[in-house]
Amino acid sequence: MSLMPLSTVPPQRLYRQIADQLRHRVVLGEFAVGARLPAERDLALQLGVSRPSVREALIALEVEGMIEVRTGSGIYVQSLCIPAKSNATTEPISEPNTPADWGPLEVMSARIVVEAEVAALAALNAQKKDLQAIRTALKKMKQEAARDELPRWGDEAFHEGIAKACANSALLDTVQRFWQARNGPLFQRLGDYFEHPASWQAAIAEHQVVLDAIEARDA
Amino acid sequence: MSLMPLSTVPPQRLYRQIADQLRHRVVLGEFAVGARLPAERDLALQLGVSRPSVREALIALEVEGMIEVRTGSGIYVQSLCIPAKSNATTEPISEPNTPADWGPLEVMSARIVVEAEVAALAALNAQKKDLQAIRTALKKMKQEAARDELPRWGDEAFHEGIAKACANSALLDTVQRFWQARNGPLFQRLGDYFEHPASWQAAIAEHQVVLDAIEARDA
DNA sequence: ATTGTGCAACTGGTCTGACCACTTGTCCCA
DNA sequence: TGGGACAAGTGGTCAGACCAGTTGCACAAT
Repeated sequence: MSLMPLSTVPPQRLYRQIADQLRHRVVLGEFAVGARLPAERDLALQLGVSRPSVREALIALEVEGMIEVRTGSGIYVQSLCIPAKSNATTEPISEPNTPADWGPLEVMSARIVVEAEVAALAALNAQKKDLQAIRTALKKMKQEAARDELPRWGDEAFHEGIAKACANSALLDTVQRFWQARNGPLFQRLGDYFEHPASWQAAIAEHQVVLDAIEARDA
Repeated sequence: MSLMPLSTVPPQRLYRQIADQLRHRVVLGEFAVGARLPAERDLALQLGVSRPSVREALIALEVEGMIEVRTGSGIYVQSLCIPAKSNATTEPISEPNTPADWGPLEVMSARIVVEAEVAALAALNAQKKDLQAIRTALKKMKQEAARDELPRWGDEAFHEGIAKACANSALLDTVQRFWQARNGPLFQRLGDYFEHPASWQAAIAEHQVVLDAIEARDA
């Protein structure tokens, strides 16, 4: 099979080249917003690549939010977004309010009151595997902090573990939504201000206290 | 004509399920930052899916910045965590549930712990107009009950008024989501069992106590 | 002629199995 | 002891197949 028009050897993964090319064709107006792209099989034919490669590129574009794939119907252009790094947080479409709309201080305040109760419930209901998960999360957080990294994964895993331990999917989802808010742009800036190694250590110490209390079944 | 949305939600695309599962396994500490994940073929075997599906999931995670794929070497967990979530159009949340999935008893339990705190916050922060809205809601609830109606609107307005009074959009949204869950089918059946005129009167009396406390700024 | 229905083509979703290119670790030989 | 060739393991890509959902159109019933 003849390869698509590339200059030399492909230094990059095929799906990235395909995604880049499709992105350009959309940005340059070949496909309007809302228009349907050619079928996967046709794209593969046009570009001289296999369908799996086209699919991988489409998935990348879908994760980026540039296209929408409708089963049995086709592939549709969602919206223009600045290529590469400068992502696009284009979400003014949600009707009520989304976690992204919450103010950082509001979320902090909400977490304080809710997670205190969640931890209390967890102390009463936690199963063995829940405790193990929480312990692992705290250890992971310590490791991250020890490497001078932002202990974000461990922190999230810790709180998620506690939320799961209280065996209440409504509360679990609520806590997860609070965490989602951290991905908002307002939080990114505040993070630089509030989060530093010293605060991590304080957080870890506090988490340790919480874990001990839960293990002792002390609400 | 009526394209009746079937009660059974069409299953999410495979690559998203796989990506969600892998994301959680990383977040929950199964794989440390910098560690190598199992080979694509092994993952496919573990998860009971084909390699192309695993590859699609890995590409999604790669675009999100969570993993790095090195040709001929393996898949490695990235430490960077600044992936500003570009997809706000397709799926509202990565994996959690919707209010419709919550169990009625779970929601009741969650409301007890959350709304108690919300009321306490409201007592501290309530403005004049908030108090007026809560008073009006309680009056409306009494009127509905007096007509032997289900005092649902007044009840909802009462709780929403309190949530608004604490001036925290995150908590307000959370409480509203709890109320949304009442629209689910499970709740409809339970409602017939739990709600009757006597329980309304008890609820009204309790609400009156809460209102008095808030007006007295007594958390 | 209008309306409703059912079929068939089209489209994405997934699987199987194969082959290639690159990386990495090892083992043998100079 | 050092260096180079080899082999195993891994991701990269491809081909073709089958399934399931969507859509439009032709045909039948009214």
